[in-house]
Amino acid sequence: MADGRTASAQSGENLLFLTDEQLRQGIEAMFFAYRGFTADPDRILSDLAYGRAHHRAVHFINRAPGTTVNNLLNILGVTKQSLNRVLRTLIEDGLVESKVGKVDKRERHLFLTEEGQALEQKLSNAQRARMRMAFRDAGPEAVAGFRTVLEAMMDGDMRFAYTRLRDSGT
Amino acid sequence: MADGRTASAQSGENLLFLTDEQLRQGIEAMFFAYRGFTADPDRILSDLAYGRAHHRAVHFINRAPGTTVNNLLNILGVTKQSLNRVLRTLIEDGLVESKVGKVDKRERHLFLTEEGQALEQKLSNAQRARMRMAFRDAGPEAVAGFRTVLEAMMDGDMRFAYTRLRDSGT
DNA sequence: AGTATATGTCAGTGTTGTTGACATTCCAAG
DNA sequence: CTTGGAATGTCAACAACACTGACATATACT
Repeated sequence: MADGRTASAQSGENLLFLTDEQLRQGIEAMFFAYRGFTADPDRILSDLAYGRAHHRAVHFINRAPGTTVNNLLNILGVTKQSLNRVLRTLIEDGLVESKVGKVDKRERHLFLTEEGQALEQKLSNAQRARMRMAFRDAGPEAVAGFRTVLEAMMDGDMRFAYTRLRDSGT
Repeated sequence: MADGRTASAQSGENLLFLTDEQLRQGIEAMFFAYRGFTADPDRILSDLAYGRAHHRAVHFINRAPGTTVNNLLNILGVTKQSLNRVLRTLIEDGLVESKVGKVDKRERHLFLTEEGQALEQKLSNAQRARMRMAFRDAGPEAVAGFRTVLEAMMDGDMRFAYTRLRDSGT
């Protein structure tokens, strides 16, 4: 470890990609790339009175219309108080509609209004444009690797939420 | 676009990996993976009086010892007021040392103390452990693709900062 | 001497997250 | 039918971290 390599020259396989130096580069790549990942939506949101939390809520409500507050809570991984503040403003501003559940009237099912869908489109178009450019530049094999590593980096709960969403694809 | 595909069956090449559905999955993968990426350091930091901003500062000071405040500002992409608040507590707590520059006495060069290095190790060991596991599970080809896509996702300034750090590797 | 740069600091504000406490509504088990 | 618990919403307080704007200081460059 003092030489900056935790694993190398083992079992005939080349494990140089697991050196501390390679891991550090991966960590810094994640840090810088995430900034790029959020930069475009952040720019749009700063003009409005919204932030990243509003973007996330709108994204996942659009992704799974009619989802309950509790479900959204699990996906976003925040407290209900934090989510509630965001949802309240979105509902007040007419971007999100909250409908009382039919089978269980305690539950509130969340939907985007037309105005909410318009904002979601605006935000996700910007984010997709950057992702599309990155994917195109990198090519399909790199994209497959990208996805594989990201999935391996998730916590169990997150991976479950992710795959559940992924496999319910349109 | 109404069918969820912006590009497909073009120029003899298979561009199915650029559909809106694939891009959406990439976006959600980034979101969930970044949570996993920061989860372990966040747990450690929550016990101390520090947050993610302190982690970032300590990381990059360790990465480039003697760096100036201005340089760190560019790397982190925050305001000097925000960084100064973090640096002040780290210096007060004896984790970071600030030395007046020799050639330019306006500049302050930043170094980690032994205590600061200990915290950096603790944090980066946790983060590297997860990254190592993800890399090992995914394999070298996937890791290469992961890096390629992340680099393509960065803004120009960030990519410059990233490659400059990367190419100054130990 | 005058301008520009690097840094630090103070005051105010906004978004997002946290805990803790409490009310309401409603399903379900006893 | 009553009671316990689950789902949701609300209020209050607080902390972390970002922002803007203004200003001070020391130093460097021209």
